[in-house]
Order: sequence, then C-alpha cells, then structure tokens
Amino acid sequence: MSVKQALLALLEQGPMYGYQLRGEFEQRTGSTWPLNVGQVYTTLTRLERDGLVEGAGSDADGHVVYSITDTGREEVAAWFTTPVARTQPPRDELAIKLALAVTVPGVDVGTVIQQQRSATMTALQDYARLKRSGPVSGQPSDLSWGLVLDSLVFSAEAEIRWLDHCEARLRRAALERPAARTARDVAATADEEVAR
Amino acid sequence: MSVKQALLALLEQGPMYGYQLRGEFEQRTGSTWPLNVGQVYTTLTRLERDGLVEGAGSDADGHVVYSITDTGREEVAAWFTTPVARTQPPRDELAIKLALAVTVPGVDVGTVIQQQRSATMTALQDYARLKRSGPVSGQPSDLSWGLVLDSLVFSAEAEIRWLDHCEARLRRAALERPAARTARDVAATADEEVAR
DNA sequence: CGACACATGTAACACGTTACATGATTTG
DNA sequence: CAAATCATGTAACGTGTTACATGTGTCG
Repeated sequence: MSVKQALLALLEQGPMYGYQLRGEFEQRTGSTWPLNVGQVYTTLTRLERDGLVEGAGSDADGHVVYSITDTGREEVAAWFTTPVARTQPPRDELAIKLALAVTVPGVDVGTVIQQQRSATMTALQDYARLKRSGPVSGQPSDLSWGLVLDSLVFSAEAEIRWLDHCEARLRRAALERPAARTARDVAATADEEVAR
Repeated sequence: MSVKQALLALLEQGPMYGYQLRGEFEQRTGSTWPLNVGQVYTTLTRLERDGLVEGAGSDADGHVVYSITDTGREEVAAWFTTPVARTQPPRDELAIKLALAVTVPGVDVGTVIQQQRSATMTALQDYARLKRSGPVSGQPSDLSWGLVLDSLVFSAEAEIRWLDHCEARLRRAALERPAARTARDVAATADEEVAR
C-alpha cells in the first residue's frame, strides 16, 4: 500500500523513470526495504491507469519518464496530512505467534520467547554497526536514512521490552496454575472456569 | 503470511471447521486483527492442496471439518522454533512517509509528526480503555488477548518515542541549515556537497 | 570479449480484502 | 414471521514477489 504513495511523492520532485525511482526510494530508506524493479514498472502502469501519473515521453538519454498529475498531487497531499491509522494495524506475526503459543498445548513458550529475543538483539547489534559505518554520501537523504534506521531500533527495543513483559506475565500465570497442561487439561480447566 | 501458520497451529488442538477457526483466532487476538471468513476457506483449500491439512469429513453437526497432517505439524513446529526474521522487516508505512516527507520539498514534516503523534496517543488511550473493560470470559485465551494488547501498547509507545526523536533531530538539522529549501536549493546543495 | 550494471518490461504466483450467493439455524 | 447469526463457499480485484526475457552500455 505504501509503494504507490512513495513513488508519487518522489515524482513530486520532478519527472523520473522507473529504475531511477527505485534508486531514489532505496537511497532514502537506506535499502532497508529493497524495492523490486519489476514492481516499480507495474505500479507505474497502475498509477497511470488511475490517472495519478502520466507518461512524459523520453528524456535526453531515452529513458521512459513519468510525471505526476494534479490528481496525483492531491493524493500525495492527502497521504502526508492523514496519520497512519492504528485502527487496523497490519498483522504482527510475532504477536500472533506468541498468542497462539500460549494457548496451544505442547509449545514451549519460554523457548519461543528466548529465541526471539536473541534474534532481535542480534538485529539491534547489526543496526548499531550499520549506524557506525554510517552516512557516507553527505547527501541530504542521509537524514532520512538515519531516521529510518532509528525507527528499526526503536521498534526492536520495544519488541524486547514486550518479550520481557510476556515472560514476567507468564511466570505469574505459571505460579497460579503450576501444572503442565495437556489438551485435555485445557478443556477441563475451561469447563471448570465456566462452572464458577 | 501468518494466517496459514495460525490456522495450522489452531488445528493442532484438534480438527475444526472454517467458521470455528475464525472464532478461535479472533478470540485469541481479541479481534485485534479481524480475520475474514472467506480467507479462512481459501486458505484451508490451499493448505489442503499443499498437503498440510486434510478434509476430515463432517462432524456430528454436519460441519466440514479439517485436520492437520504430519507435514502440517512439522510446519507448525518449524514456525514456533524459528524466530521472526528482522532481516527483511515488513515495510513500515510511517517510517517511509517520514523518510519521504524529509526529502520531498514543500512538505511540512513538523505537521506530519504532530498529527501522527496525536493519532497514536488517541490509540493508546483506546488501548487503555479496552484493557480496563478488560477480560470478561475467564477463558485461558484472556492471557493471549492481554499480551496482544500489550504488544500494541508497546509499539505505539515506541512510535511516539521515535516521533519525538525525529522532531529533535530535525530541529538540530534546521539549526545547521536554517533556510527553507526549494527543489532548486536541494539540487544546488547537492552539487555543492559533491564538489567538496 | 565477457561480466556486470543499467533499463524496461511481462508472466505466474501468493496472499489478502471485499463483495456476493446461498442456505440452515436461532431468537426476539 | 422477520431478522440476525451461523456456515460454506466463489469471484473479482489489489498488491507484492519471483523469475524470466531482452537489450544497452561500460569496464577490466
């Protein structure tokens, strides 16, 4: 959903061709989210179909150039002024995994949490290393690269905090109901609790 | 990508039918990520095609029941033991938006940030209200519901922290290069910096 | 020359959403 | 009875990924 808007936003800076758009996108996001070239072309086709961009012929080097239309400009403006909705957040695979690990018998939730934390901490170290190897180009896009990287760091840290929180909560829950539970136990317990 | 595994994990608890699977999924995630019923059926069809589940006829009430296969069980086990990869994180719309807002001239980044923070804080209040209205059923799935809700809270808090961080960084950057910049300015500055 | 980056596409597929059709069962 | 919910599907569409085809330019 965000590729369309990103391409439109880039085209607000002036007409560009497909390959160039990918380059600009990846420069600004520090190659955090590699963008398939093929998708750029298909997206451009769809944007043109919807009247948000239009083919602007070829430039001096023979590149197939697209430019944004007025409708497209409105779209970008709307994108920038509308906050990202949290009412329907994208599915969080980790949250789903833990939610199910907790309720499905025979899964060692503790191990799942530990492995995830370890993986996430490795990622954090990689981010730190990336940040030290740091901005080289001196371009203004270094700023956005830094911000994107920080966003990864912040969300990885939040993930680790959440994992710790989960562990603590599970320990408390385990104290209240110490028994290892089989599928039959779960059913029995459910009945039991309904009975209250 | 996570719906497949979620359905498989649920089927490890025993054979179920489509509608039931949706109910179980939503109960565990507290309806945070509503799951379209249609998708359950199409996903079940694909899972059967791939040999991860198999139709198990009809139960006493005539429901079309599916059960997990051995291959499916391996798949679930692999899912639970493999940490969610952070090497290719899903595209973060907000991060992309800010990264582009910073580099595209004519966009007031400050306003974008403020609006987003306001929206996210509203979401946080909603989460708090939800949490107070709290677990009613007394079912064991209340635990996972609470954890999922906490994950939303943690990531919303991280988002706000990141937004503050962005504001601070942008203020610093503005002090170093105070001039409002047009597209031409950007190009000129880029040339200037390349020249060094 | 041969390998590699640049550049433009297309096709097939996976996943997800929305909307519709259809019927049974439950409940006010 | 009427409306809502339960239940099983299907069709169309949007978005994204991978892989392939094809050609140009550049550089060792």
